[in-house]
Amino acid sequence: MNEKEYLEIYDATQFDSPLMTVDSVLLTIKDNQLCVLLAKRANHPFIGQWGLAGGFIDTAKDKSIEDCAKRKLVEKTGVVPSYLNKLTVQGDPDRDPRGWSVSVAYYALIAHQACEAHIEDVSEVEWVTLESLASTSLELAFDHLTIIDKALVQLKVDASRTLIVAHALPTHFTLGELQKAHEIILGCSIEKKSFRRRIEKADVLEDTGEMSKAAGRPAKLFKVKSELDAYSFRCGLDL
Amino acid sequence: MNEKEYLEIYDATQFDSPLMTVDSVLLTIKDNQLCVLLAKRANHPFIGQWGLAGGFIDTAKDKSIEDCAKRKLVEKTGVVPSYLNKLTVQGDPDRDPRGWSVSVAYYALIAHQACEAHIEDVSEVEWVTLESLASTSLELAFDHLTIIDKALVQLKVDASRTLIVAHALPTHFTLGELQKAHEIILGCSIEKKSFRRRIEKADVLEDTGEMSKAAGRPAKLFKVKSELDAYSFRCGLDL
DNA sequence: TCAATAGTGTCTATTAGACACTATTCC
DNA sequence: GGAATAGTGTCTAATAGACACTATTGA
Repeated sequence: MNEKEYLEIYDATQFDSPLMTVDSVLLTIKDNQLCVLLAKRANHPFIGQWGLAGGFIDTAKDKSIEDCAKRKLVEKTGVVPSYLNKLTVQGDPDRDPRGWSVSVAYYALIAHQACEAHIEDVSEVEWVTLESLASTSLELAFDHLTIIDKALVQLKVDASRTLIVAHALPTHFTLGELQKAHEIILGCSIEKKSFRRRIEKADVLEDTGEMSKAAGRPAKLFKVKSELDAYSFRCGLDL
Repeated sequence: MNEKEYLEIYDATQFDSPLMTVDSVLLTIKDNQLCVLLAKRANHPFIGQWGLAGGFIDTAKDKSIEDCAKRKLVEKTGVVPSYLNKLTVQGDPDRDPRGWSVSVAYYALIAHQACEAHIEDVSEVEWVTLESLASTSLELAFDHLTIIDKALVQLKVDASRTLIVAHALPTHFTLGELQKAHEIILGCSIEKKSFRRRIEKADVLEDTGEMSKAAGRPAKLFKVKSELDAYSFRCGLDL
């Protein structure tokens, strides 16, 4: 039998394969708090419980796994997030009552202002602060709480090595706002001068020429350069 | 309809879901060269071509995705690798001629001595140097070459921030051997004193009390402590 | 003795943190 | 002027790289 003949008689449904979903942890900074986007499940299983934005790959529409993640996020928020990255994959026989199941998880950042209108329209989608998620005993669908925990760990790592946190802010932001966002995510205060030195060295922010208008002295407004996503502060051995 | 009723009538086969495979990039240092384990495919598609160790999840045997990766590696090498970690997931409609397919990829390290006997027994499994893989136009099955490239990038990152490279060496090794392994992987020479300072600070190696017997002054033989896998050199902001 | 490799001592340049200082706005 | 926040200057301690040095083996 050659490959062509093999492919003609190949029937995927005859093999017992795991279910596969794509789930995204969309995070933002809102009212000086880190928040995650949760959706109330409209279908079984875990109907009526809160869970991550996600679902099955549509083999007709999706051209990649990331496409699927984006499609699901657009359904919930109306927009493609400014930052989206692979987070993890987890799978076992018990995480889904329907059987052996795999979740490919992404984590994403966005300015909450970018999707405020859409989220207010849709009653079953909400920003939930991580503080309240940790303190209340809100039961999430599947192992979505585990996935959120992994996203928080990854976000902390990224916040201390890169400037991607900027994606959780509006397009124009001050260095003070960016520093505050890092402090919220890392859970500790950062020395102002050190922070600004790092930003200057990274050279991934662009001065918009505009100024903020808040209490105190106006601050320069910056926006991210496209190089930002690829930038990482020097770590480990010098190469 | 309640959840129980839903689950009773649920039939996964009625939905069009992607194929899913688990593939591992097993790396080692052999004869001062970085090598990857390749297997000659015994089945369609890409029959007779070389590819990564991998295959489908067995929903009856595997209790996790990592279990599946280990099972496939044990088939090829006879042993569970000393280091195994998630690498990436990639999926699209075209990477497999059978249809929309997802590969969950792991990367793994082992001392080649640990599986030498088994590999010599099995004719269709071989260590291939990355040098020869890059220079010859050996066509690998699926997008396995892309996955190997990602593993190499990840390995370089890890080699410069952690000491997991020790897992690619025999259980007992000298600091000189470990440094040489890092130099091979990173493709540059490392300053001896800096390297040793880092190792001392990390405190993840244990002096075995034994000494090496090679040319020149004998060197202390070390082995990894269990803390090694979790250790990372300080990077980014101090927390 | 020398070749070879292991292992150490120490100078220097860079850098993160600390913190005080100046600058600019609104009231 | 004072409160508030933006932004800078500069000292210090820690550290990575550089490199010369000593140590221990076998031939």
